Amino acid sequence: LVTTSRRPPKRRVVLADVARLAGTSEATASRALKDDPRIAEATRATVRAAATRLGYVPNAAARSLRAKRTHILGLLLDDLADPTHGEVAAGFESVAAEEGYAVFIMTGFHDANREQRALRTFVEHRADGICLASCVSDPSAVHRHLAAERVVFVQPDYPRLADGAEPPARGALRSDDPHGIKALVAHLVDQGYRRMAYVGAGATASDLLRRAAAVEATRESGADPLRVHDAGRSGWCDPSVVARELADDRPDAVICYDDKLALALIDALRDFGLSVPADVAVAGFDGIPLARRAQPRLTTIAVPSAEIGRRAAEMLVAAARDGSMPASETLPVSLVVGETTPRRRAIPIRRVAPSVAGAVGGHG
Amino acid sequence: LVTTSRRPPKRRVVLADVARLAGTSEATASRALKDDPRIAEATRATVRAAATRLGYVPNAAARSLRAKRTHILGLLLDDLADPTHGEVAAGFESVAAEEGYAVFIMTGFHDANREQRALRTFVEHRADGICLASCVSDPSAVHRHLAAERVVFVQPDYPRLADGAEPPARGALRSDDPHGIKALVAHLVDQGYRRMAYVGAGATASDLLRRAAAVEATRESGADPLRVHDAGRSGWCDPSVVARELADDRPDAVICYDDKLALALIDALRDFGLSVPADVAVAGFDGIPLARRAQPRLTTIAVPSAEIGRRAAEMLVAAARDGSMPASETLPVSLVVGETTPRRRAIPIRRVAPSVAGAVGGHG
DNA sequence: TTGTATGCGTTATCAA
DNA sequence: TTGATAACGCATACAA
Repeated sequence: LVTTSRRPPKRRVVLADVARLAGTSEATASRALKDDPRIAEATRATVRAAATRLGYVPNAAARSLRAKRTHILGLLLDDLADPTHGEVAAGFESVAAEEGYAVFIMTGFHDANREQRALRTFVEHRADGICLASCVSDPSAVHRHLAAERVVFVQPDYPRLADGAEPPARGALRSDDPHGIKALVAHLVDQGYRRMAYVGAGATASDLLRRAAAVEATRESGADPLRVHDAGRSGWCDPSVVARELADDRPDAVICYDDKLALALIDALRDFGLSVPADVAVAGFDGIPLARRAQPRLTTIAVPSAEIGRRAAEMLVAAARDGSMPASETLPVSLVVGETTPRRRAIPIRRVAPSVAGAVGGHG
Repeated sequence: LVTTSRRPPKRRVVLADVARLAGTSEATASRALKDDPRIAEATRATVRAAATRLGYVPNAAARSLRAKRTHILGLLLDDLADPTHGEVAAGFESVAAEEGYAVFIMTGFHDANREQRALRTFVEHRADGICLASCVSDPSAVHRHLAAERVVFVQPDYPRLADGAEPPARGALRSDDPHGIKALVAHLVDQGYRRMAYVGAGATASDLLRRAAAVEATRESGADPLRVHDAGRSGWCDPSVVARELADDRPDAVICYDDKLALALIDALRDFGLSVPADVAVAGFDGIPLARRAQPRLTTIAVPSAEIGRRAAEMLVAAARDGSMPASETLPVSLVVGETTPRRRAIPIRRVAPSVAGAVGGHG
């Protein structure tokens, strides 16, 4: 006698089933499950037991529809495979999860159309809050579809920003890149470097801002005028063109837009017979984990990416709670001195102990 | 005369508004917007115009509730800040977006409780499909709450797997790690190494599988018995303890559980006066971008993480469409020869040109 | 402390 | 080709 244990078409358990088993009304069951204080302890226990027994899992769609709160946050970022963005995402998700929010993550790849589609998705799902990281869409355009209390811009990268436009007074979150660049230039000058170059990555807003800061800092420091190069947009690109330019008109120190570019550049420079730091110093920006694992260790500006992600989520949760978006913030960055920017003319040492400078910058 | 442009309490535009403006019923409007073939071209145009004019964005919750399809996928992974997981996530999200699915991403950190909470969230939102990457929960446990047609296990890491349990016949996606390890050992032997060590990372299932493969491969190759060490779980940990062990009983080649560990270990070995590859060869696993940027370039086994993420999403989409989960797959990995495993006793060369070996392994 | 009734915004079923 | 109407599963205002 074999019973074919074919699963019955197992209709999903709904609240009504729980209520029936518990011998209460749906309303009571609903309240009991969310710890409404005006439900008797005994009733609550009965309902909970019934729910557990039936394996009841509430339907978020139905709840959202009725409650007009989704407990969903949307996160738009450039590229999940990028270390910096990964950290932002990790921090964001972590806080969101603690606060009981689920997170939709979508990628924009610096493409306005993709960003539009992502926003549309977030809006369709009526996300309670949305974080736009490194997005190229203008805040004013975004706010045409989204209330300001629901959006946080993280490291916004829309073109107007490069032209001096101010980021929004509330709901913007940035790292203090100019301060970081200044600290870096000061460090380089201090180490004896005079002929510096900046290598950008595609002339995005953040690139232009860092570049401008570098131009200003070198000028103020009395060093030679900054030479400016550009390696193009792509992340782990091959900056051999720039490497050649640098080999031809050799600076003694190179400031790169970010760590990825710096590491790739160090690699490319070898092909032109230039060794770092013996022949030329190099510094990056971001402070990705690889930077301090690289050989030689990369001097860089550490950006608190995970903290930025966390803070963004906190702001959205607060805004959802209070109905008003917290004021914009600028987080401090810190200079991390590695082995790629040793004291000029020093005898090449096999290994310089790395050290971390104190935090610089920040408006707090 | 100043008009206070205070925004009206702007009630959300709903389908009824569109229908009214278009002069049709809600049903017609709904159909027109989703290109139902039996709607007249003229009507469709009118409705679309009305929708655009009003800035109508459908409510996903309402749609899901009624249609019993959410177009949501859930992705559970260990850590968004980890390069490998980031790539999986990127691939997954990319396919999902193309197919019109939004993705919930949650992190588990190898913690069964966190995984449970994530699953619960996915189920509450009635995700059409769920991808569990590197999860430690047993498939049988997962399937108590989730139909098998909705779940894909990626690089599952539940304890039973280490004890020889087979992964599920459908809905499992793995890389062919044993094959990769074998290719690596063959390469090492070929380069003249005999005394090899394996450094694990916390004795997870995947760690144990790689270790077992290494033990077997060394034995079959006639090399000395494999020495086994363990550096513990954490990602970018400081493996100084293992470095000391290795310095005391020096092997000539070290196979690391993954690239992160390998890079950290190379770093730590320097503190014990061991230089890579002059004093000892080191190989990693995963093929993270940093591996080929590292100095010296790391020999590793490249795992197609992004492809795995893509495939996982494809399987879930297919399963949602067809109602049945595709068969499990094992993706091939490939040996990437870097500079950390040069031919033994060769004169130390400043730079060995890197090369990529053809793909090895794979059951397809 | 609990129950009743209604509606959230959409799609599917049935008629017309 | 279109329209009326009934769910979908839950939470809340109101009543008891």
